[in-house]
Amino acid sequence: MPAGYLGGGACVAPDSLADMIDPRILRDDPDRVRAAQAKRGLSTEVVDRALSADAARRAAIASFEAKRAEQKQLGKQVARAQGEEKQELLARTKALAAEVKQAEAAQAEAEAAWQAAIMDIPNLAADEAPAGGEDDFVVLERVGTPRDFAAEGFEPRDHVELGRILGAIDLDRGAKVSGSRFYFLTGVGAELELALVNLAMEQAREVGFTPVIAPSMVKPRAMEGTGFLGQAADDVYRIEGQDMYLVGTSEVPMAAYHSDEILDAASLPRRYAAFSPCFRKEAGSHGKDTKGIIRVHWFDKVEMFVYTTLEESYAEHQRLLEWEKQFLDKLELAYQVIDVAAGDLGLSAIRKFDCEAWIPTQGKYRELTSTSNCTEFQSRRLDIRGRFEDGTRPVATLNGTLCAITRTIVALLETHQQADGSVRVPKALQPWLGGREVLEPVAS
RNA sequence: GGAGGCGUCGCCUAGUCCGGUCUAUGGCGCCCGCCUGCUAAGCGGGUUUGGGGCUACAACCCCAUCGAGGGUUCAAAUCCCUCCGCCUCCGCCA
Repeated sequence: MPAGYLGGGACVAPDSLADMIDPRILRDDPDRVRAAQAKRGLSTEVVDRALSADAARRAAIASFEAKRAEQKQLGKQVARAQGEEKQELLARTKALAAEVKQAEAAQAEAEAAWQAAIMDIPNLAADEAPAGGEDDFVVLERVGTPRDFAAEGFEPRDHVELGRILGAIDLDRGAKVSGSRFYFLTGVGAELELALVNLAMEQAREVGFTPVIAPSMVKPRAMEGTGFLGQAADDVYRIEGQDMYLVGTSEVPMAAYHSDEILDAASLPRRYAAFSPCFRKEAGSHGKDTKGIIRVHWFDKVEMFVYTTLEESYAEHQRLLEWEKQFLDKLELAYQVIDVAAGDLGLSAIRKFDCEAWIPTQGKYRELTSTSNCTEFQSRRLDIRGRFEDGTRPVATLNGTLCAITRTIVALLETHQQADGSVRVPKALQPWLGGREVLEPVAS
């Protein structure tokens, strides 16, 4: 068992995942997988099915290979033979060819069955992940103190109102032009996005990330490989008649970035900070967060994406969390860090931490960033390996939000607003806003 | 969008017309060893990836892999079809 997170706790995981676990774990230690399945209340039947499929697969492979070797030998004799002898050999090898074809088909079928069986098995959630579903997260820490507007003697405005006063967010025209859950960022709103992107990129670059502008349209392979065409497919925009998708996060293009590649061990960890627009249908969230820009169909985001070793992934996960916190600290926001429960881990993560910022007018913490350790799940699917001294094997992938623009703007405006509707600019952001210390209301 | 060209085991490359001796050529790089005051050169060997067998997860043996997938054939890097990617020229545009 590889080294993992420190701490303890039972775990429960989602019941259907698109990626796949290490086949060797299944073969060498099926009881571990059975235990994991049972722990999360899932049937261990899939484990047995995968095991027998593996046996069938190997038998089929052996059978095919034997036939193929025989055919090869005969083929060589045919090439050398002449006249009558050749005719005789041809007759024999002709019959054999049919058998080879049959064995090959059987092998392909067994292989496919095995693939299907093993993909029914979810990634093994970290033991440390809290048990339960969406509401069973554990608060790891709280940073900063939510502002007490009552004590300050004024009623906080929500970000919609502030955005209007500052001329920063135009929701009416967003709806007119593109529909609900769309917006225009205008004036200081637009500047704020650019400032946040710059601040995020600067921070990332300082600690060695490679800045990336990633494509937000991808082919099915990238979508499948990251598990977004599985149960999350409802939330994904597909381009009509093009067999392409709009990504919901640059995790998708960044995971696919090194697909089918073998990375030199010395080049790990590879850290990328990718900027891209993100598109989400938000199907199934009707009526939720209908006001403002908390939940929108499109937003821009700077995402951290890391390729590293499985052994390093646990520490790297903590580092990603630290960088996320560091960014929120720069913005002087009050937030809490939660350890997401196993049942809410989503696709390929074995553990996930969210940073939730305090939203004054909602009186609660809302998710601003999220970081996941996907171990080797995605890289096995996308065929991303590392070349190590003892051979090649899949690398681990991790992702973490550095700055999701819209929600960050919401937290920023609401947290730093002043009684007159102006908004104080955190010191770290000032250089990127022409040195402005306060965003002033504009006359409309 | 139109017309051509190309895709070979890290990089470059031979082979493709006329299917079998291709168990894929050669060079570069890299690794190991030899030689050697040191270095360089030289010499010998190794160097795709995935899977299976056997096992000490060594050595070894086998199968697949010449952009991907089909087809023809006893036999495909080689012939046919489809797709993907790249390059050049033209058109159009940011």
